[in-house]
Amino acid sequence: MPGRVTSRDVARLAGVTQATVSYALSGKGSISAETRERVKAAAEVLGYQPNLAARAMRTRKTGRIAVVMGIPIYNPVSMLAGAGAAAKAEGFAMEVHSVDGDVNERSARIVELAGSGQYEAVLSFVPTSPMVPGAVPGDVSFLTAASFDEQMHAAGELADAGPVEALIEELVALGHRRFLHVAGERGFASADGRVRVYTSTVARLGVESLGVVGHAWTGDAGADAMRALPDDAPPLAIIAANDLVAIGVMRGAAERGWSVPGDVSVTGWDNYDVSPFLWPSLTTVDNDRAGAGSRAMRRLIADMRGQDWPETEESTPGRIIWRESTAPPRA
Amino acid sequence: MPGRVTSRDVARLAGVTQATVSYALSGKGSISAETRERVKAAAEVLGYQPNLAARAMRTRKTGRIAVVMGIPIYNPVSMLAGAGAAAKAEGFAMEVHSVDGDVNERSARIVELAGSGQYEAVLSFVPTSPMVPGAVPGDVSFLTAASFDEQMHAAGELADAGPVEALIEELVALGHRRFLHVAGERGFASADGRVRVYTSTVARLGVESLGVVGHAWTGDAGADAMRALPDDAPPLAIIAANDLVAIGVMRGAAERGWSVPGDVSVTGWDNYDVSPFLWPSLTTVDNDRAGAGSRAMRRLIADMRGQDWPETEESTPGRIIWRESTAPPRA
DNA sequence: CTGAAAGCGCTTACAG
DNA sequence: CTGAAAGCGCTTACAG
Repeated sequence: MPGRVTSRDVARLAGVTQATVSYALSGKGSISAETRERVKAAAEVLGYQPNLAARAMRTRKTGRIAVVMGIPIYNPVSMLAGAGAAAKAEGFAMEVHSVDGDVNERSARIVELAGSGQYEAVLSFVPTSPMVPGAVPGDVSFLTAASFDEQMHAAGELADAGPVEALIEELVALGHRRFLHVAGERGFASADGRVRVYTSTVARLGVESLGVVGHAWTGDAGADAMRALPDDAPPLAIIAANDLVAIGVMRGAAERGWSVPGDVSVTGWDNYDVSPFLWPSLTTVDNDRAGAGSRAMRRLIADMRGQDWPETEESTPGRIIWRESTAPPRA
Repeated sequence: MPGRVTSRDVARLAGVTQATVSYALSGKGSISAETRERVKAAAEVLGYQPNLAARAMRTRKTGRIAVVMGIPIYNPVSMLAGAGAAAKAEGFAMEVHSVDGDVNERSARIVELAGSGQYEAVLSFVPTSPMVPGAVPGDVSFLTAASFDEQMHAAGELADAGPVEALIEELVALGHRRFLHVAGERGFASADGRVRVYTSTVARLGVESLGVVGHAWTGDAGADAMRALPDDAPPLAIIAANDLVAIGVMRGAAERGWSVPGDVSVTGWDNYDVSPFLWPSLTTVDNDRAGAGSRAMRRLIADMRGQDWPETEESTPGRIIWRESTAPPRA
């Protein structure tokens, strides 16, 4: 266990004092070029790495941001990648924590993180209790990205109701008159939002709805929804809560002997990597998760610096990707 | 920005010294019950939270472990969940970092992390250069989990060759005599390992192989492999590098008018959440990723404590899940 | 241009 | 049973 090399060791080797090492390496003080070179060489020789914890204690700036996310059901990486890139661009290191439990447990954990003295800011990708901002230490910035719900399903910004409305309108234009919504789990902002928009849109357009079923983010929910349908349900257009549910729907339809999209049109959400390769390929909604993550991070950093939020670049709502699973109903 | 409350503030309110606060709260010294209660009450009133960075500096124990992972192609969460649970059970907080780049860039980043003074140990889920252990500070434990390759594909422990051999043997038992392997990207331990075992197994069993193609972890690789096949290729059994590739294979087969599993049997790897719901559902290899993550973490912690590795519980190799995509070749 | 000193918030021997 | 003191490794006024 070789003792870790400190700025004192560098100072000794360079024949200067610890303060000079600090100034020379940071480029802050007024240090002669000759001394600076000598210090740098000594640091190089010893393989000196400043202790960030010590620096953090003295400067009270850790240069670190904690990111909190829920237990993800599917790949949330693109959003983290966006946030991480934004943080890095601004000189912050981002660390990811996972939190579980209900909103109160999660909120308590976030307050604990914020108070640990290890972070300058906390960005939450899960919904938090309204008392969190007040409970977070005053010198720690805090922001909840409203774009994601408890399991990293797109919500808020990303769950923009638009796509559901647009999906139904386009399917109606294709000739569909009968719909079914296989929803995600109740209580999730994304699921609830889509249910709301589905309900209002079918009512507004005056088309038939066989109801809202499922209420689970599973393939079984989709398959079961098909099994429960009457034989004369088709022609039918089904809005599934996400691609996994939609794939369950397609399987359930196949079991019933219904063809997709001949008898049943199906749409998903989230554009899984497998979705373009399904047979038929799956119409879905693609969200700019990386963009949302990046935006959230940049807003947080602006807060930290007391700046205004950056120009609100358009938060592109879900973009619909039309594929083979949707078509005009068979005559 | 309310000043953060420190142990000194608690001491003042409780009418004791800072040292007594530390002893009272940690339960370490010999403190009278009455004083302890008074200190605890004061801490409670002030909402005192110890500064972990300061504690870390003094004790030289951060209680934190950095986990490094590659940019994942598919959901790696189950493995992190296993590692995180094991860390938590031993009283460590785990933080996740993502690293990118080639083996040298990754290794440099890991050495940097290990030297940051913020972690007691580093667990890498990506392959690292052999010089990393020597470059890591002596008081930081380091372990590479050999179970995962650069993009979190199961490798090493998880990539156990067994399943490929078992898949082929069982397919031969079903009557298959002609095989094709759509491999993952060259240079990935998991991909290369499966190619090796595929090649040797078809040779050993004396069955025909149409070759090893693809060499990419994409759906297109699977679909393209089908498009390139001669019309008389079926009956054929296809070992795909993972479920995404297999789904591409199934689509490619459908485009050719070949039925699965009637004309073509298909196997994947990783048991995607959608795979049981495909039509036909996909035969695949399911790895105990959470278990592998947990094992790696417990080994690392044993290293940190100078203990022997825990009983090597069986590292269950991939478990084959037979589903509808595999069947005897059509007569 | 460089050195001596203080202090970030904690824990831990050491006195008493 | 509790207090006074040192020190983890760094940075930053302040002298000189």
